[in-house]
Amino acid sequence: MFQIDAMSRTPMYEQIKEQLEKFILNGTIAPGEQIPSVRSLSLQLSINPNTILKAYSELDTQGIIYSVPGKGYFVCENALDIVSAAKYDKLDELSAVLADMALAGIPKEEILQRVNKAYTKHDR
Amino acid sequence: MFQIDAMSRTPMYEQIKEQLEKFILNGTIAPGEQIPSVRSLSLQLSINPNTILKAYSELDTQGIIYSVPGKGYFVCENALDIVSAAKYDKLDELSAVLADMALAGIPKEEILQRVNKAYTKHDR
DNA sequence: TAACTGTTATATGTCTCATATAACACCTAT
DNA sequence: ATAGGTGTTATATGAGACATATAACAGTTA
Repeated sequence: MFQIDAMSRTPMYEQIKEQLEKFILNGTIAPGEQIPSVRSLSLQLSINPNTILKAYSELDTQGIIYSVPGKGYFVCENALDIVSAAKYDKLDELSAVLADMALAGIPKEEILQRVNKAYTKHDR
Repeated sequence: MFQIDAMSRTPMYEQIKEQLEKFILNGTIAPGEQIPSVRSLSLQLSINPNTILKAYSELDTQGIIYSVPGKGYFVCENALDIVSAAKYDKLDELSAVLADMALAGIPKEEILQRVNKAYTKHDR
């Protein structure tokens, strides 16, 4: 399920967060469902438990998952809304990137093609 | 001219690289022109010379600027092409971001608006 | 010669990321 | 009640990136 690249420039705990958020968005994990325990995911990925815990703790703080001591971690009911809202917050970053690309002379058509491609993958 | 945010998560030397590339793209600095010396920029920004040198060295390796010992650093003649090409390489990243936003339910119209905005700022 | 320029080198400090390890408390099924 | 899973907290350690401090050497130019 999870796949971590230890050589990546983005920290492992960030990769875990991103992947879990993606699983929530695409329905791989539903609200209320339990996610892999700190120790089991630690073993599965050959990663230190503290690294998993760091990812889970931050997701907990964001209100995306919650912990039940002795039982495990579960996806919050409103997790989808929170993750979506976080993506909205990145729109300004997107605008900055687009401005850069426009300045670099990348054709608008090239961008529009990519937008269309991204938005046709779910219309079915 | 240059403005560095020491508190930013992106390293100072990266910020310098990005800003210089932007200055080249928008014509603030033309090919063949001399850029601030390592020491002068170091003083101006209150940053260690080695940090400036790291940024310049990497831009040198990329073929965007070149050094003349005893004289200074200058912008390469084909700098514009190289910087543009680098932006093209980031198109796949853009596609990934767009896919994320589509998955998060951000309306396509919202994206298209931003694309249009980015591409109308230079059509005059 | 003086005052710039790039170049190279070493040492130091700080922070983030990740690991190693341990201990404690809670829950649940046997 | 015990065993084995769970979360929780804590400390120590190591590696690497980033930035600083400092120095010395060489080339260019007025």
